[in-house]
Amino acid sequence: MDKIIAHILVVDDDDGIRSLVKKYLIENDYLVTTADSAEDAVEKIKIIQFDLIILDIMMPGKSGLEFIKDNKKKIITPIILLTAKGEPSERIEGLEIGADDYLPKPFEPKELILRIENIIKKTKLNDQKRVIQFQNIKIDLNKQMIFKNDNEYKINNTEKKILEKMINNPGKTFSREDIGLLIELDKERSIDVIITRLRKKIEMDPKRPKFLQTIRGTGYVLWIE
Amino acid sequence: MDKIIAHILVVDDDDGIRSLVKKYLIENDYLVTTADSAEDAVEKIKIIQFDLIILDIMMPGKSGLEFIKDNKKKIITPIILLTAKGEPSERIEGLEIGADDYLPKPFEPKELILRIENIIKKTKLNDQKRVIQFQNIKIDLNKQMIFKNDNEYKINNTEKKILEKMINNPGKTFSREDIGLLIELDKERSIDVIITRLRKKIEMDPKRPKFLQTIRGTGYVLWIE
DNA sequence: CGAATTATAAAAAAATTATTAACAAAAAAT
DNA sequence: ATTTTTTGTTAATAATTTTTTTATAATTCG
Repeated sequence: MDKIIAHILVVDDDDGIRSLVKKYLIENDYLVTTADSAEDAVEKIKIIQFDLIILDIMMPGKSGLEFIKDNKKKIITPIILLTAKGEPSERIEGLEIGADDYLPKPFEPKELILRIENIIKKTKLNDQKRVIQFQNIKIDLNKQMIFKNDNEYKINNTEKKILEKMINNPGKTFSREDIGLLIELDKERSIDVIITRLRKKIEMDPKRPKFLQTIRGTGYVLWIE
Repeated sequence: MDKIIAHILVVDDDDGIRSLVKKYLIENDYLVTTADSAEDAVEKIKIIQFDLIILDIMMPGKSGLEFIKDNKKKIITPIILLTAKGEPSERIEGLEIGADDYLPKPFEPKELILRIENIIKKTKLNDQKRVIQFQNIKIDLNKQMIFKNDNEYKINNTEKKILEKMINNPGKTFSREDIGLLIELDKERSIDVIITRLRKKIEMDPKRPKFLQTIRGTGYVLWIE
């Protein structure tokens, strides 16, 4: 399974800290881009969709707090603030304004990594399977595609939601009601049809489903290997 | 930040200028290859992927302008034109045709280096992609041009912003809202129209988009490889 | 077997996206 | 200052995709 490598933007005017943090992060298998000012960061986020921003609060020019204020409408990316020691008011303001966490300098590398992992987990980026393969079938939720032998099929949002849930809970049976809640749909017969269509895409022999099976009277289950 | 060692091709029929430029460049830590004619340059670019081409406009045989015309669909590399003094029409034509900058002869070595650095910064640096090529399509954000087979299209600022983002996040789906934030535009229907227009430029068959695809209910994604 | 449940196909309906053309506003050119 | 070109907006219509319905078949299990 493909691990998603989070892309992190490190914003700090201090060369030493910037490269140190970059080094830590790279050692921990993150993809890192740096910016040496808020202005620089603004340019970079225009172009790259980061998974996390680590932001120094005190910088010449625009401060970290100003950066957040100016961009919070546009940014969905979580932010970890680096604050100077003993500046509780700024920390609080940062969190109020939209930062997701803060870390007072100086900090232990391990602590930084911990907080990053924590946030990444929260944003659900990492703990979910997005690509799985069994036999000759590959389901790629990121691409919203299924590859079966030499065929490829698009999967729509409804199908994606169902597969997402089932892939991350293999062997668990979902009632039609469960599925209906998931995809915001309360017509039970419609779910039959959706399952039928899904089977055409993921089963070698859709009439004799091996993976997406029916549990009569209960619901459906994804059964992989 | 690490300095990138750029590989530069110098194309000039004049031995003196060629070796002089080469000397300057080597002193400034560039890697240099020379060609004494457009024909020679054509052979060299077949073999080596340069980071920059410095091209004399006036040469016996094929001229610099002809070289660009003949190769612009294929070449990703930025070009600096060397023009004879006081030939503004040729300069303008050069820029129109696809050069990235020009420098009138005679020039100060320092000025050449400055322009080189400027271009290198714009292109290679930043780990941002500015020029990409796939199949018969080339997108050049610096020149704001798209080359498709024998056609070429200008891209405006809006289109550029969208492509910039997507090129640097290939495979990532952007909602209309994302795109709207990016280009400061909140009319969702307008985005449809903009996408349609973009597809006319970058798709071989705009009615059946292969690259700029719709993820129904979610948004759009650029799919290249 | 027979009743209940599930499967399937095809058609209809609904929702979303695509396309075109016409227009207005802004920008660029003359 | 006027004209031309470009760009975003809107609206009307078409095309596509997805959901729902309907009708019928197939399956399961007491």
